[in-house]
Amino acid sequence: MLTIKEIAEMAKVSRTTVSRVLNESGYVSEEARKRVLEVVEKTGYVPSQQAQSLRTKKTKVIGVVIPKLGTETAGRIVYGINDVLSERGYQILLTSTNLQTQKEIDYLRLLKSRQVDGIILIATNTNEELITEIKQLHLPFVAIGQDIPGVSSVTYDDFLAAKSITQLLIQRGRKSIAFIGVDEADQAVGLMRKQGYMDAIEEANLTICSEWMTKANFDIPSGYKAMAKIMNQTSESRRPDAVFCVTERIAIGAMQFLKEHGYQIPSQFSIAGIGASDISKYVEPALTTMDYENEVAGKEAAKFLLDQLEKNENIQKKVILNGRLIERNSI
Amino acid sequence: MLTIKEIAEMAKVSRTTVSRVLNESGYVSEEARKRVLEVVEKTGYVPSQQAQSLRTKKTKVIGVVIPKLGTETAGRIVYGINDVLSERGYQILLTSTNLQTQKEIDYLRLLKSRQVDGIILIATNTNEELITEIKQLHLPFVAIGQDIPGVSSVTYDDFLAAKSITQLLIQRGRKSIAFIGVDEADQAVGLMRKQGYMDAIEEANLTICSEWMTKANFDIPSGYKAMAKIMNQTSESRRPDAVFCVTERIAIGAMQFLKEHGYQIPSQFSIAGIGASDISKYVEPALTTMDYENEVAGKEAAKFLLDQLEKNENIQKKVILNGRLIERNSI
DNA sequence: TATGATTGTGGAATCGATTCCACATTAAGT
DNA sequence: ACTTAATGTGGAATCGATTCCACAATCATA
Repeated sequence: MLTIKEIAEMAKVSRTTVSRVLNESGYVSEEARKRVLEVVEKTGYVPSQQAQSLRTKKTKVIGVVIPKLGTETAGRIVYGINDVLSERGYQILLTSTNLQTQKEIDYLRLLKSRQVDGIILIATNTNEELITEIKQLHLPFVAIGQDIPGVSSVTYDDFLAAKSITQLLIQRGRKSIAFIGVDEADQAVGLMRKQGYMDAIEEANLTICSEWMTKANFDIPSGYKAMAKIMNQTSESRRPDAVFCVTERIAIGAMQFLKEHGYQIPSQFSIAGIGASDISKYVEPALTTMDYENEVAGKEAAKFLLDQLEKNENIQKKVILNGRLIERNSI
Repeated sequence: MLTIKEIAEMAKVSRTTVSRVLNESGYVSEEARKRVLEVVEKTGYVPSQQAQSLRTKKTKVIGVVIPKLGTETAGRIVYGINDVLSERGYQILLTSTNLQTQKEIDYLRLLKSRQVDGIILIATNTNEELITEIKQLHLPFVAIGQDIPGVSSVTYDDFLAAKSITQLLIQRGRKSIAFIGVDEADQAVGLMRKQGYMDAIEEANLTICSEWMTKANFDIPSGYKAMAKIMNQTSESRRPDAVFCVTERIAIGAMQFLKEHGYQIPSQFSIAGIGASDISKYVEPALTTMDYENEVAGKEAAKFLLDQLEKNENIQKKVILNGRLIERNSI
């Protein structure tokens, strides 16, 4: 590997001058600049990031913590982040907690010790410990998906999304709308979406049967099970005629159950979810859902982070993204 | 940020001794060791990775180049890689070429300049330039998905997968089997899968109509278009009664077209693909396909890389993973 | 008791960049 | 012509670790 010293010797200047040319700082004569650039060109010299970082305290690396690799949502967010970051010469150091909440904190520390310039966390909760940890990192920080007090964040309007989609169901004449949610430690998905649902129901003066409300995790089979529970627990006369699921995958699981048990969708039963990866478009019937533009969220988060980084202000920004309603055949 | 110097002062030893304790190298008295550990514990000191790397030339970071972020396949591979790597204290530096072949080389260089300890490339081609570039990186390297001469790789048996699934179609009584492939610059997906298909057809003494063979890219709409082309170009009497698509998403696009145009699947027309993310299970009818265990591929690749790294041998290993046939309702 | 091996510690060089400061040269202003 | 200012250049310190080498102390062996 070539070093700046060797380049300096070859161009017959000092290391200082080479550095000046490369960083466009200080005065350098046209003469010297040309010689240096020539040598750099010819040798393909690239400065060692190690050494640079050690000196400048900047690594041009952003740590990203995601809950689970291998899902389309995560992929899209990271895609958006990468899109903005790579253009400005930043790299992504990726970690995945695999849905283990407690690992979030570990990884934040790890990333700090790796001297990342900033961190983007795709958050799944708003625990006190987590917030404390974030505070004492003293690093530019952006959260996606959850509104964390005191830090910049990009969130979705989960309340509104849930409310709108529930209202759509009501508008289509459904009166008994079941609900499949997730754990409420997840503020955004668990709590806000539930509240949106409730709000729509109440405004329309509909009633909710407690048996109609269940919980699932984030995967398809758990949606299936939750739907089964709802239908099996209620006597025939009191069964719902629609279900709102807080995520797309839960909805697909629920749909699977309904189809297998002879319910006609949408003539007899309506189903709607939130989230729009490809899968929701190609199930039969295609799922009515709310599209969160994950790429956009990723991009916004990256921009916020760069703002903090480069303007060096301790600015806190919050963006709330709205979903796009996608009406398809499941209602 | 604390430095080793400060720790040394606090523990009343030299920096050398602190380093020895932390790296378990050289002689250190029980006395001194204890003092150092105490201070480290109390202060929460973590050595600067920057400085360490500069000195030791090891970063504990592995560069990963993937063709496209945001797909389930990519996600799963990265998941597998991360699983193995994180356990051994390695981190992933992620880059995505967004399907621009020429960017692959750029990123390989970039990663090298970042001093990564090794690189895993999810390859989409076997260009001469790419191979040359890989050679002159002089870095531990593993390719996934394409067999690249001279480097370790984890590949799938694309020929066999394509052949088996085509044979299955034949076995079910289909005689006119169309084919939707991709560009043959992609050895694995473009070429090998095509050959597998051809081989099965020939062995069964079936004929192929040239209008039945088309190309798509990797997305769903292109599958739709390719299928449309096949059906529109052939007169009614010579239309195929089945199609083999080289990827799952192409198959889903093709299926979409067929459904929209009134073909009954599977009674009238069969369809099969390769690749098994969730989506293929929930389309209607569920897609018969070949499952490539992407997580396993990622894990194997990571293991190979660590072998090269830690045993420091210039070993070249090749693994060919077999697919798992998943029979569902589309044939 | 002298000699050599083992154990323990620190000084100082090193990795490859950036940057402060001192100094030299040239141009401009009066 | 003579101070100022602007322009160019390099020496050397610095970032925070690791590691070679020299040296000291202790212990075992002949």
